[in-house]
Amino acid sequence: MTEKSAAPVDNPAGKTRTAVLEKALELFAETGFNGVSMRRIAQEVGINPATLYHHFAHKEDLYEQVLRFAYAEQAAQFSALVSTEGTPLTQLGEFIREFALYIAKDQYFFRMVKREQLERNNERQKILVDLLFGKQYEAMVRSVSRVTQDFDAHMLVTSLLGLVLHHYETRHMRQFFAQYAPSQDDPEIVADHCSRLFFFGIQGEAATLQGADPTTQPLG
Amino acid sequence: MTEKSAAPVDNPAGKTRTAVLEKALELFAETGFNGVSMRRIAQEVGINPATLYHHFAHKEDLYEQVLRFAYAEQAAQFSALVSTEGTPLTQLGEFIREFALYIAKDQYFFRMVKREQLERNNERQKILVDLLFGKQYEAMVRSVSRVTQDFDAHMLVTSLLGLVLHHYETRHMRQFFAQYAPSQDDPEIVADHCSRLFFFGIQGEAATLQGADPTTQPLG
DNA sequence: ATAAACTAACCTAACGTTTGTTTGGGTTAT
DNA sequence: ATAACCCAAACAAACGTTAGGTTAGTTTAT
Repeated sequence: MTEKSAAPVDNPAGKTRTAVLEKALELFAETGFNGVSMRRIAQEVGINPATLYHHFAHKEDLYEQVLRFAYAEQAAQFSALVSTEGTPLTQLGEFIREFALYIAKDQYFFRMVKREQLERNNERQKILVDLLFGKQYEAMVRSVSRVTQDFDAHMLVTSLLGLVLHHYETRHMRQFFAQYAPSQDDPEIVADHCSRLFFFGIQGEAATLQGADPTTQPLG
Repeated sequence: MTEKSAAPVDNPAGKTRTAVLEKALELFAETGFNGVSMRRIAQEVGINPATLYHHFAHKEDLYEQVLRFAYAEQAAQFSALVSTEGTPLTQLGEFIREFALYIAKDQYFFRMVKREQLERNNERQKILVDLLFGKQYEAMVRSVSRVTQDFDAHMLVTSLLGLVLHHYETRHMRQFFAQYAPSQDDPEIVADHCSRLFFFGIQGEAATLQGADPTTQPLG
């Protein structure tokens, strides 16, 4: 009868649990594991702190479940990034574009991944690879292997991802650089830029125009 | 006379202060701002927690001074990365190599930078740019502008840095990938790989060998 | 059909610990 | 003696977590 607290009552099939995971993902991504308290999470969800311990054993457990929740949420879209149509080259070009669009609209997931990279927890990094990146990565290795044998495929995939990702990761910092222009954050433009660089390099198009000597370098 | 605690006594010209900054840098880089307590820092330095407040106003102040300390420590070596000899092209090649070697041996500095990127604190990111990356970045923009006009110089610099950095940032995660080999962490090999990709792209060398069609792509 | 037992979800209140920080006093060099 | 340096002890607040109780819906026994 007493209509005291916010929103108890109804919980059809883990509604509260999902609400917690969603809000916790947001908060953990924003300020990290130690930057968020259980009380804060409970408060923002609108439940009592003690209730968290009905759904999760402890804070670390909640964090890990948030990771798995976030991974599962992305896994489907993520594996769809590698199309099966077209030549290996068009596949790669399409991937670069899809990838750039994908991470541009992402809010929390990639910040969690980045935090995990920083933390260097082997166990969690393995989860990340097994649950999320493993298949995608192997598909990419196959893709690039079909296009060129002049590079280590593993390194080439790492390079390609870094190429695209760094535009996103430095987004907030780049605004303070002299040559910054907002268009440089446009995922379509980023994708186009990265594609050209990845496929041709700065010499592929430029050398023919300038006749600059690309040698005298320890490149081979 | 009383030889009670660890290492008090002598402190010629901010010796304790420097010791705190060094240890705090290590700890902050390892576990982040919220992952380290003032007590922990004091304990590892071998002083009393209260002493920290003689040298620093509060924790946030300590953290900012750690940042400036870390930046100042790197700024000199960092600006030396852009050599003034050789053609613009050899300059860039040399930079890639020096940069790869540089971040490979770094322990704490780049993790701090990465944490700052995650935190998205505008004020601090500006400090980072002004104190550290600004000049270096502009020099690089000039360098790449001299080599090619087919790319947005700002984006090209971002790409180049991401290209190299990502090999370092994913170092701990990549061990779980199928195609991983320890040689892929060797900075010399990373530098060589990145140089080739940056200068020629995957088609610059490969296309002539395979005759693959690089078109049917929205690259131009 | 209805009462009893069970259960999952949530709460209030508090536990003990750790947090950032302060106070107030002491030591050492100038 | 003045200033810089450092410490032991304590502060209030916030922390993760737990014990115990209330509710409401479901199952079981009669």
